[in-house]
Amino acid sequence: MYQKKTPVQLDCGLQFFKELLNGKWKLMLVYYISKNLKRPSELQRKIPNADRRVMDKQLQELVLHGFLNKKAFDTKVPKVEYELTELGEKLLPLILTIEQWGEQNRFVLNEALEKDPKFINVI
Amino acid sequence: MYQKKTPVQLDCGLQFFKELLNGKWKLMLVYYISKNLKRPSELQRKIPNADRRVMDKQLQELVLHGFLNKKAFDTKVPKVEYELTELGEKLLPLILTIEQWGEQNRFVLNEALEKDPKFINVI
DNA sequence: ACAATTACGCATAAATTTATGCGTATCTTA
DNA sequence: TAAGATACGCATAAATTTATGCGTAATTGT
Repeated sequence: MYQKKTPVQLDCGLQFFKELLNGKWKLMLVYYISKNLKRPSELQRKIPNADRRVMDKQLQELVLHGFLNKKAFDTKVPKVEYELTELGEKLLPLILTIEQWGEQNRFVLNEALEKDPKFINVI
Repeated sequence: MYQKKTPVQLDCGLQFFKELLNGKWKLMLVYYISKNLKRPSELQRKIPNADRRVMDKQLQELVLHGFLNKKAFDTKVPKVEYELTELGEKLLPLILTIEQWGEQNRFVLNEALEKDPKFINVI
């Protein structure tokens, strides 16, 4: 398994967020789970661009870090559901704030991206 | 210069945040600049763990993306100051929310990190 | 029977971000 | 006049995160 090599700094609250929620789909996963899309397959359909294996690893980390609970039902056809923990719930205000910020400034932010040559051909 | 290869998805507001503010020190930089630490050397002293060249690139990107303005004074000893743009100001509520979340949950978040074998030896 | 669905995971490659070695230049202070 | 501060930047290495190839298993629908 992969091991971090660079020391982590946690003097500032912002850094916890970075260390724990940096994953490409993590905030979106928590968001959709809070909207009652609990099963991996549902999340998969909702976020088709997220590769299953990547999404999976991020869900695992969210569980490990205590933002989600995973319930595995031992039914004939395997069934899994995720739900927010208390810590996960506390994340929602952040997610909503960020989401709203993004939507409210969509136009300007899009221009910002377009100014950046790094993004040509990928937007 | 580096060019992105993987297409960017922008259906959701969260993704703008990710694309534009993912840098290791970006939020912290905006935060401290809002606190009136405007000069590179001041920021450097405030965040000694951030390498100058890394911090520099992140400042450049924040300027390019329209979160900061850079004022270069043509004095004998070179002098530079950054200030928040309107777009940068709009970031502050997010940053404060995230920062507070981190501080208020510091204990639990720290435990979360310690549960993760990936972090042993680096916290 | 055969395709589709549900779920999980290892190993490795590719992409992306951070870190560092090495340099430039001007001016102030001891 | 040497050390220290101010600021900037290229090239390359290292670290970290994402993406993908290849597989396993059980059950349902056609």
